[in-house]
Amino acid sequence: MQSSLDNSLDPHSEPLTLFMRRLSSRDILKEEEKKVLETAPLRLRDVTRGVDIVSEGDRPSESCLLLSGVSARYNMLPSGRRQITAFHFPGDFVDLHSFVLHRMDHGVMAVTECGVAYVAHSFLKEITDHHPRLGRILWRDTLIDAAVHRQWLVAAGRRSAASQMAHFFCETYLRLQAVGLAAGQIFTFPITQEDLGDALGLSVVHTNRTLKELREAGLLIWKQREITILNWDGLCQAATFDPTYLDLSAAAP
Amino acid sequence: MQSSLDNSLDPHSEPLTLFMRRLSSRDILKEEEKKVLETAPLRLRDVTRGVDIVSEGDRPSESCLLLSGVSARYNMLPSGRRQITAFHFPGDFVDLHSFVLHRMDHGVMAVTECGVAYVAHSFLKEITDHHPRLGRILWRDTLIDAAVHRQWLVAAGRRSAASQMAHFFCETYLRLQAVGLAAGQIFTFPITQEDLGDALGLSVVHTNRTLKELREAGLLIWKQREITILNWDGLCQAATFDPTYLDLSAAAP
DNA sequence: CGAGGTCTTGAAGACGATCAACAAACGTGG
DNA sequence: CCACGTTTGTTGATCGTCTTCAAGACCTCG
Repeated sequence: MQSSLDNSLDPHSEPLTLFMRRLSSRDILKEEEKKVLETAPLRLRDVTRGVDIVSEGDRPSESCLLLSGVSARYNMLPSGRRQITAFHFPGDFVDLHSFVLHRMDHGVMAVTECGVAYVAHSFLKEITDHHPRLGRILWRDTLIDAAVHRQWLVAAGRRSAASQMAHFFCETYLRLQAVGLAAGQIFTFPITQEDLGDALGLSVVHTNRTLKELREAGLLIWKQREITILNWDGLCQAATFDPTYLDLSAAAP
Repeated sequence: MQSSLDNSLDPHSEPLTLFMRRLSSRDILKEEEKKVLETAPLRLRDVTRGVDIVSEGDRPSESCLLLSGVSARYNMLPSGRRQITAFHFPGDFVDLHSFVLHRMDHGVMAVTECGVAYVAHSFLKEITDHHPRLGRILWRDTLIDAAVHRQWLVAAGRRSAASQMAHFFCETYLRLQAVGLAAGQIFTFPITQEDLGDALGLSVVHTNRTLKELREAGLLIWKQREITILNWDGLCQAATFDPTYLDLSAAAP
């Protein structure tokens, strides 16, 4: 069943659907390349909330594709403080970079209950050896992550808390939309304010107050793990958001 | 004694020397691969201090290797504030990512007078098509950048200014050492405090005070564009520095 | 229905920003 | 080589954003 861009899709039905949909939002995937990807042997697993999917120090021999749920890359400091450097949503590779790097310098944890699929590095080596263009598409995927890191850095370093948070929501909305996980202006966002604070580099208290600020400015509502964007233009303006870095315009090299 | 930035090496003598030295600090480059890299047609250019090497919005058809000088990736916010997301030193590709991404979401400027060499994307395509392993080595190179971004993010979000700055100096020292640009505990660092502040997300004034703090703690001295590390262990401790992310241990996939 | 996790608000304090002024270093032309 | 203007570095004083500590309300799920 070739599923189209509806969001009534159950990610578990076809593990690679969301991943390929995401790649397709940036590059046209050739039929041949889709076929190759679909031959990937997958090892499926469910991960309990709060548990590491990959741990700092690991030297994985497979990379992990998120099928459902939300996960976070994070670093712990000796002081006990935590910084989240990325969230992952269904269709994201959480550690594709471990294919070319030697050692995990950070962990990835399940922020909610997660369904994941492991892909052996040997398989990735296979396809990048024989399908260089597909290799570059995967490469690009990891570089979008890097571009997102840069934007977070800009936000952390030079934006006010409110602007930073607004920027985060703009980005998150577009990312979810790209894989069909945002219905209209609404998307599920099943994380705690503490998680969000650890991503923005803010205390929980200030996260809460900043959120209140956005809410009282009529920009969005966050209730029961669901976010509704009330004023997209206003949110973009508060964030001075420019989506270029997400590279969501399809074009093939 | 001459103000010797380099260890008897003139980067201009052989443009790719430092670059290959850096790759070799992580992977053994096969003779064949070195040969291939050496066939790269290079377009050389000097860039005046303060001028963009690549500009935001560009769609480059070549990537740029830094031969001498220091450059910085940066984003400007509409407010006029600037955030530097990376510094580049001789031997670094400043925009290898533009090979697989469509559009520059940030600029790269010459922080000092820079000598650069442009490599056509068509050449990169050529070598990644025919030398997949070399392709992965380049891929890795871009992912180390990403790992550095993550560490900056951790530092910006969850470290004190002093610890963040100490971390920056630890990283910079190791990076320069890896290409032989640090003689003992000394390296040239021809950057203004304003640049450093823009990288750390601090004001110039606070950058100055934080620097003073490190100096008065006996950790390092920065005088006349030259940094001397007086107490490496102390610096690492202040930074709680773990070099894993620089992936400087040689091993081949 | 109760208990732990999560959210919310208040109050006090710290860290870093901003404003302002001056000193030192640099570089350019005489 | 010196004179002079400009850039960069340094320090003090004040202000604001965000942190920390504390306590109570609200969920959610066993």
